[in-house]
Amino acid sequence: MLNKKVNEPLSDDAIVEKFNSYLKERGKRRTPERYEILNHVLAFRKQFTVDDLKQTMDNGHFRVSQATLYYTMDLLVEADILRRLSTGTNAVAFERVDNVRHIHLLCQECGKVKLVKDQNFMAYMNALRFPAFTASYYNLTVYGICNDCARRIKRLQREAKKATNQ
Amino acid sequence: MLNKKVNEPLSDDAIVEKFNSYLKERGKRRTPERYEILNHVLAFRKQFTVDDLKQTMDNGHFRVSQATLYYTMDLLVEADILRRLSTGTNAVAFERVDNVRHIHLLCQECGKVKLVKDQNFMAYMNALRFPAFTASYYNLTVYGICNDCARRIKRLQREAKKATNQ
DNA sequence: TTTACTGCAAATATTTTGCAATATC
DNA sequence: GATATTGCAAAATATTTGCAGTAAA
Repeated sequence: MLNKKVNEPLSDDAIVEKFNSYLKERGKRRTPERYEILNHVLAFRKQFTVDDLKQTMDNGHFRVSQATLYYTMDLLVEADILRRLSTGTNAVAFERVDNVRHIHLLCQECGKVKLVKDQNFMAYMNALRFPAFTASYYNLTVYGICNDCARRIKRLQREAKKATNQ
Repeated sequence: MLNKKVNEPLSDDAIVEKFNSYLKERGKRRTPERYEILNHVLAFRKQFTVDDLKQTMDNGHFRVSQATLYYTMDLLVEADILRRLSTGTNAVAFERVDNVRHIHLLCQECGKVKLVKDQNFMAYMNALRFPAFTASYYNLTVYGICNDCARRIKRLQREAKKATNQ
């Protein structure tokens, strides 16, 4: 059964509180690094890589070691705040778990991801059950091409044809 | 608009032919390595990594260099035969483009992926349209836990509790 | 014969790990 | 004070690249 909470995205504050509880319950320490990382993570609207995160933290003048970043990502995944995924590049990407409420439109040309909502789809997924499997989240990624890239490619093709004819 | 062909998975032979045409059209060479790689690729029912592929090829006693493997994966993706994706680990995974006809059930404990069919979902997706975006494929991954793992975890918890009480 | 392709080895990129110093509880 | 956590640097893993030899067209 899909967890009800998935369908009600938490506020940033609630997520911080969730992390708080997670750390307490497991006897893990609540260090400034962890909360600073979480703050920066929550500022991302879309998926991001560890490298993206590192850069925004450096810009914010809060230096954290690579090792800590990676370790904290594990915690955030385990705490059910982030989910690991990928855009098909080398680096693993992360996104907030509650992004599942959106359909991901991934342009295969420019790599950009657009998030769109579809209430019918959400309702459909919430009702869906599977044999011998308990679902908690889902991710629907649609691969294709965005209009900007489609236009650009058409233009390039026209120009290439022109050049050949001359 | 979702490409009609997506809904009619090609036979292995047809895919080889598709690769053939792709290579010819682009003036690329039809080398034994490329066809041998494609044959091994088609033997995978589910997603696989370059490393998986390398191992099965080594087992099949057909040695291909790493560089060639990676390069050929690019070709197969470009030829619209494979799609890049990820199970959330470091290595990029690939799967046949026509696997989109299935819902992916990914167990977050053991990492295994089960493919299930859902005709309603397929019909729904085929009708779906997006603003400023032309879709060609989609991937629905459901994250959760398979019954085997769920049972194993419950058992471990019971045993842990017992041990504490004693 | 031309040049795309392959394999090798080295270079990059990404992530993980061992360990000493530090900070939380 | 005990020990989980951090940062550093090195190791491990994954992927890309330069180049010389080979083979497809």
